[in-house]
Formats: sequence, C-alpha cells, structure tokens
Amino acid sequence: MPRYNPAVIEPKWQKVWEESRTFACPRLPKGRKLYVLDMFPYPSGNGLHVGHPEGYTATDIVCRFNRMRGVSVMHPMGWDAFGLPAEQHAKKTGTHPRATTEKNIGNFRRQLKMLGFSYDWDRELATTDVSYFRWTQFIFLVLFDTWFDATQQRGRPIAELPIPTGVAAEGEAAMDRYRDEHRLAYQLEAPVNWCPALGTVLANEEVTGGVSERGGHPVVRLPLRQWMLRITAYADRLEKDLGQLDWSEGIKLLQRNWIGRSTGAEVDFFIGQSSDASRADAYEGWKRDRGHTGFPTKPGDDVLRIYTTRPDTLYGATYMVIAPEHPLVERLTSPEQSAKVREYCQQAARKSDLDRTDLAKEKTGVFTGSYAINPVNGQPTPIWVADYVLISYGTGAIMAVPAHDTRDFEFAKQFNLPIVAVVDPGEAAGSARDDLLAGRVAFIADGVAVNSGPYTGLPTPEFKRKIAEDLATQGIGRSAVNYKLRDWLFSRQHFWGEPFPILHELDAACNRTGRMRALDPRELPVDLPTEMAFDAAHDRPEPPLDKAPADWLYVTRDGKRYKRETNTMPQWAGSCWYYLRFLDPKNGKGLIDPEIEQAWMPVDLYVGGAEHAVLHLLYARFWHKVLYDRGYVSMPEPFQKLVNQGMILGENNEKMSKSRGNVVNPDEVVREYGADALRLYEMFMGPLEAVKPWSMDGVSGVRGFLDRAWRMILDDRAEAVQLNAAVQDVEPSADQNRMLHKTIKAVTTDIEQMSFNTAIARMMEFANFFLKEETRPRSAMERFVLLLAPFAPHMAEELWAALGHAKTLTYEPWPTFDEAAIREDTVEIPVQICGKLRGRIQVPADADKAVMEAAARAEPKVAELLVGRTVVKVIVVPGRMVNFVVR
RNA sequence: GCGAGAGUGGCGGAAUUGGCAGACGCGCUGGACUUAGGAUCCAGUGGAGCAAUCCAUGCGGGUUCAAAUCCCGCCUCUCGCACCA
Repeated sequence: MPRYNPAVIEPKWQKVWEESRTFACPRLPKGRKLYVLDMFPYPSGNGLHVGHPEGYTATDIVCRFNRMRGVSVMHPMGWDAFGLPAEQHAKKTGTHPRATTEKNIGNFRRQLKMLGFSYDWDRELATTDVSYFRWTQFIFLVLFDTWFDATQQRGRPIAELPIPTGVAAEGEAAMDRYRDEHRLAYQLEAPVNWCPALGTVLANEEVTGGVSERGGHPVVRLPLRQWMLRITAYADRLEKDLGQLDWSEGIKLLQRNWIGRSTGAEVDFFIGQSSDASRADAYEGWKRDRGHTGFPTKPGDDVLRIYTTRPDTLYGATYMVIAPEHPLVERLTSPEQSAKVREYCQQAARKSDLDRTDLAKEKTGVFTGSYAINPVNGQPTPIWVADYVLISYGTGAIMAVPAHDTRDFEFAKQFNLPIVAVVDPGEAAGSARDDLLAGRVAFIADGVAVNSGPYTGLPTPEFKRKIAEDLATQGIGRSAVNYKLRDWLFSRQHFWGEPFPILHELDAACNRTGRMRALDPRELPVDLPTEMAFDAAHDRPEPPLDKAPADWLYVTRDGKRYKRETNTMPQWAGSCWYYLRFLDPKNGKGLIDPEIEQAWMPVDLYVGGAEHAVLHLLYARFWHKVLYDRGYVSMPEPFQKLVNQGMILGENNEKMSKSRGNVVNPDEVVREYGADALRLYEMFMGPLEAVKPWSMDGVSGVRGFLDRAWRMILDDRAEAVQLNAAVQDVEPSADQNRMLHKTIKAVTTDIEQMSFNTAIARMMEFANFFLKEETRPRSAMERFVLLLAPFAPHMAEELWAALGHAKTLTYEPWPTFDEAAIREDTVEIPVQICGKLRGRIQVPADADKAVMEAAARAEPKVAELLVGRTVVKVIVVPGRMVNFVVR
C-alpha cells in the first residue's frame, strides 16, 4: 500500500459514511442513550475558524467512543443563521439575506463534512428555515400566553390569571390591559440607540462615547416600543436549579453573579405633602397609621421607598439619593434648586448606560432642596439626585450610608456630607477602625452596631434580622429580594430575524388602537416578505419591515384591519430551543413529540465557547422552564453537563484576527496535513478547557505520529494494500500485552474524563513501542486501530479495512483491558535517605514492607550511606518507595 | 475595585491527587542513509559541575519522613463583572 495519503482516504470514507448513513440516529434510543450537543455555529462568510473544530472534535470523540460501547448516540448539527451581516450585505448589494445565508451554510457544511464529524446530517436545521422558526414563533405565543404565578413560582396560562374586581369592573379593555401587563412577553417603551447616519438601531456595545463604533456617527437615545420577556420572574429558579447541574463552578458562579440575587429590605422614608409647618405632626400621624395599615405593596406619594441590603445601617443614613429618572424628582425639587436639578437630569438622560458607569470618574449629583424623614430616628435627611443610583434597580432610590458603603463614601467626600459610623469593626481591625471613626474610610463588612438606638451592641447579622421584623411590625419596611438580572429586551429593528406572530389593530384612519391580537398557532408560520427593497434609507428608528409590501403588512381578521408587528426577534431566539428540535426536526404537528422528548432529553453533554456562558445559556434555560411549566417538555433543565472549550490563540499568542494576520484556515491545514491530523492536533494541544496557542509545528508533529502508526501496520513501500511484514498472527508477548492493556486502560479512562491530550500521548507511546518490535501481533494492532478510531476516524477505517474487515468499525465493540495483564512482575522502587533519592531497587511487585526494606538496605549505594548512621525511622510504601530517616 | 482561574524546561504540556518532577509532542544537538533534506531512522536533551554531587515547579514562610500538590503571606498573568445600594 502506498504512503499515508489523507487527501485520498478522507473523502473516500466520508462518502462511505454518508452513503450508508452510518451515523443516522434512531427516533428513540435503543438501550442507554447519550445526547451530545455542540453549540451550533453562526455560518459567517469567513468560513470555519480553527476554534470550531476544537469543541466539535471533542464531542465527536465522545460520540464515536460511546457508539463503540453500544450507547445510542444523538449527535446533530445545524446553523444559527439569522444575523446582521447578511442584512448589511443585502443593503450593499441587494442580495436577499436568505441567499447569502444559504451560500454561507453551504460552505460551513462542506468544511464540517471535510473534518469527518459523525453527525446525523438528516437532522440538520437552520434557525432561518421557515419550518423551524414556525415553532420559534409558536414558543413566542406560549410566552405571550403565560403569566408568572409568584406564589406557585411557575408560569400559567393567561386565562388563569386572577383579575382583581376593581379591574374587572372597568370593563373588557381594562381586563385586556391587565392581562397584557402580566404576560411573560410584554411591550415597553425603552430607549434605543438610534444612529441616523447609519439608519439603524445599535446595540449598547456598538456605541462608545455617544458615537457609533462603525463610522463614528452621532447616536441618540430614543424611546421606542419594544418587546420584553419577563425572565426576571424566573430569576429565583434559574439560580436555584444551577445546583443540580454538572457544570463547572466557574460558569455557575458567572450565572449567579449575572442573576445577582441580593436580600435586604425596602424601607419607606416619609416625605409628606410639602407644607413644612405641619411636617413633624404629619410624620407622627403617618407612622401611627402605618402601624395599623401595615406596609403597602405600592408606595404612596407621601413616601420615598428605598431598597437596602444593610437595614442595620439605617442610623448611619446621612442623605438619600434618587436616580435622575425617578418619578418623584420633580415633586421633591424645591423652587431654588429647580434649574440645577432640571439641567442635571437632562444631562444624565443624554448619557448612555456605558457613559454613566464609566469607572474612575468622579461622582456627580445635585441637592433637590427637600428632606425625607428617617423612620427609625425621625431625622430629616437631605435628598439628592445622582446618576450613581440606577432607576432600573431596586426602587431607584437609596439611603446613603457613607460610613459603610464605598460609593456613598465617595459621594459624601465629594459634596462634604456628614459621615456617621454605626458599625464597629472591633478591636482587631486596628488602624482601620480608627480610620473609620475618623471618617477616612468606609467599612463595609459586618461588625457590631454603635450609635444605633436600641439596637446598639447587636452584631450585624442579628441586627438585620431584628430590624426587618421591627420594620414590618411598624409597617414601614419589609424584607425584599432584588436581582441584577433585567427583563430581556426581545425585539430588534432588523429585517433578518423571526417575525413576531402578533397583529396590531388599526382604526379607520389606519392608526394603531393599542389593542393587539396574537395569531392562532394554526396561522403560523409568518414568513418574511420575499419582495423587499433593502436599500431604503431610514429616517426614523422604525424596523425595516415597516417598508414591507402592503399585502404582507396589512391583514384582516374578523372584519378588523390589522398591521403586523414589524420588529423581529433577536438572534438569541433561534438558539433557545434548537436542541429540542434536533430530536424531532421534521415534526409538522408540534415543536417536538413528547415521547421523543422524554426519551432523549436532557442534553447529556453540551460543549461550546465560554462567550455563551451567560446569555445564551440563561435564555435557553429560561425558555425551557417556561416550556416545562406549560407542559411541552418533561424536565426543568435542558443541559445536564456543560464544558467550555478554551480559545485557540494565534502562533504569536494573540487572539486570532484578520487584522493581526494570525488566522489559521482549517481548509489549508486539511490540505497540507489532513483532517485526522487537524483533529488530533487540536486535541493534543492541551486540556480542552485551556486557552492555548496554535503551532503548525505541532500539527506536523501529530501528522508524524499518524505516519508512524500507518507504517506500524502497513507496508508503505508496497504497491497494493499489504500489511507490514511485522504484523503477524501470533500471540503477544507479556511485554507487548502489558503495553496493549495499559494503553487500552489509559485511553479509555482519559476519554471518559475528556482528557484527550493524554489519551493521544498514550497512543503515541504504544506506537513508539511497537515500531521497535520485530513482530507485531495482529490482534494488538487491531485493538490499537479501534482506540485510534474516535480521534482519527478516517485512518482508522482505512487500517481496519486493510486488516481484513469489510464493515465500518463505527459499531465495533470498544476494546477491554485486563488488569492482570498490566501488572508487572518486578517493579523499580526509589530508595530515599531523608527524602533524597539515593538509589533504586528491583523488587517483586507484591513485595511486603520487610522485603522492600531489606532490599533497600542491601542496595550498595544506600548501604554505604547508612554506615555509621542511626536509622530513626523507615517509611515503606509498598509498590512505591522506601525512605530512611537517619540521624 | 470585586469575582474566578492560572503560574512547571527554549515552547505546548504530563505527574496515579502528598511518594522517582518534566510523560507525550515541538524545538535543539550529534550521528546514519542520501546528489539533496523541511523525508526517514538512531542517540542525546531542565540548569551548574570533569565528577561525586548540588540546584530546580512565580516569590517568601510553614506542616510532613516526603510538597508542583496541603496551610499562611505576597507577586504576576488571563478571563468575567463593573456604581446593582
């Protein structure tokens, strides 16, 4: 047989696999099942990146390994194909995004097939397929039809939403409005970054310093009607259920931080109704009333409600801060301060979120001129407006305790506000304590209360518990939980995304009445219009679909005229549930057959980049929980085990990018070294999860191994297929057998632990050993080929065939090992004196302590060094080492 | 600033979890075969030393018969979050 030539054998085996549908997966698993999922790629115009095959090879190895162990393996692939680039391309060239997308998918598919991954290609799907997004739209309808029952902590049909009698009394329209306010999918006026010059709405990351990243055009923030998804309702469950998942603690923590659960209290500070004269009386009256009425769900306009995680520092509150967008700003501003406050708020409105959270910047704010009364001590406390308080978190207002909060401390220093310490760090804190008491630093940890009225002397945790109770009894506060997580802004002003299955009612003058109507699931899919002009310049931040042909845009139902929703869904939508559709990709009756879902879910192994550690995984988990609550899926979590592959850097240790000129093209690597070499190298580079630099020399190194493995079994100088003369039908020697079984064991356990780099090292050792052997037992060679198969499947198939097998090795049983064959008769043991290596001895593997010690004492070098010394202690670890402790 | 992870030869990385540091690969050195070598094969390769030996897992302490591994204190790098009260 000629030399190893991947350019010939790789396409050959890919064709065999494709034609015999080798990796086709049954509708339902037979026996043990394993669902192995890759994060499906966005098919960009640049083609595959070497980062893609990293995770894909890892999962492919796991799949091929498990097939050989008789497991029913589900391993699908598809395309996350919506996205802005195709739309931008359309604007430039007029090419429909679908055409661009299909072309790019074609290229990605070719590249993935070239690498020999064992996907069941019959299950291929793209998020842009009408038959797919029909069900994405269906799930949106489920979200739209669901409200979150906080008491039961689960999503329920909107029809089951209890309507308060007061609302019901107002009539049908009020009830509709009430329902709309409670749906998991709801509408909101939210500011967007509108760039007039580019004629598009930009994401926050695309705007820096008030201008667009691309082109540097001015960006304005405009309120626009948006769709939101109430993910915050599921915050608690999204956090709690992380516990049952087999994910790295790092990723779980990332999600926990993102959800950002905090516990504390809401407290009402009395602000009264204006006239200063009767204020003290009014306050007393208010407090008395609250004692009877309790803490109201919604704050009245006589109070400023704040949220704090440190109710134990109430006595240290020296001022209050409200966000510039707070509804009470105007009311709380005194005439003298009015001009200043108005200007400050306008300035804040112009700043983007990013500008406002700019680090290292000085704190800004203005005094409103009014005071709120601290309910624990009756102290009038000045109210400031400052943009370091966010309207979107908590109640948009805080009590500031500069002695025990760094941000408040900075602000107080800036504006010379009083600082009152109410938590004593204790004697142990030393100088830090003095600094705190002198107002030089803020102390944010727990301690013991001081200057806190009846609470003085209580340790922080106890104080928190106690005051929460007391506030509740007095009706001036209550325990509260807050999350950093925000509701999900779910609409985009783009063409190339899933249309919403929503109609807006129009009046006779073609204006929206504000009422909307969800399409019936039977009316799905809503396809995108095929005839669209993409060059239309935009002068308003309206979605491109506003310019869709009228026959698409306007519809009539039950005699009423409607306009379709023209926002589209974000790219995240399609990737939120693709793992379900893979299981039943052609189902025209439902998003998935429950029998199939129950049989295959959850995903047993999910591999992808860490860049999706938060958003994608959180969004998908959220959708899954809603589907679970509404009975479409049978378990609450979709991804049981998650592994994040590390990024592959360029040869220069920098991130790969066109501008750095260090991009490695998989096509070229395959052309020069073969797909098996690429696969093997990506696995050999280091641990899957580690960040590691590319090395072409490394690729050529593993290619060298493949060449040697080839020559170990085949005669590469013969014209026809011919085994190497050393390969013979003989029994392996004890040494050969030991190497064989050691290798089987190591490769098996390494694959199970996804430690692919060491598995490859063990196979290299095997080849290095057997290349030196004059005779290579055929049985050993065959089992080696099976071990190699998950890593380098093309070569393995070729060698397997050359060894006389007619069928693919895909379903050959995985080799087993025998511990007895691995065991050595004698082992070499290090002998130490005082922990230093002084000699080595050969002893029987099962030698007991006495035998080992005797052998060690007999070792000439050791014996010499022990002369004239007192052996204080001898440590003997059977099968490991001997150590003499001498004086 | 907060959080997480990581520091081992010239390089990528191993090390049964406290038991011979440096598996495997790259690179390098020497040799063989060659018109040729960026092919293949053989030998060597952490540092210092002629050697015995000594020194070596970011730095400094500690525990232990024994530490890359455990504990304490630092330093550096990477990633994530970034005024969330």
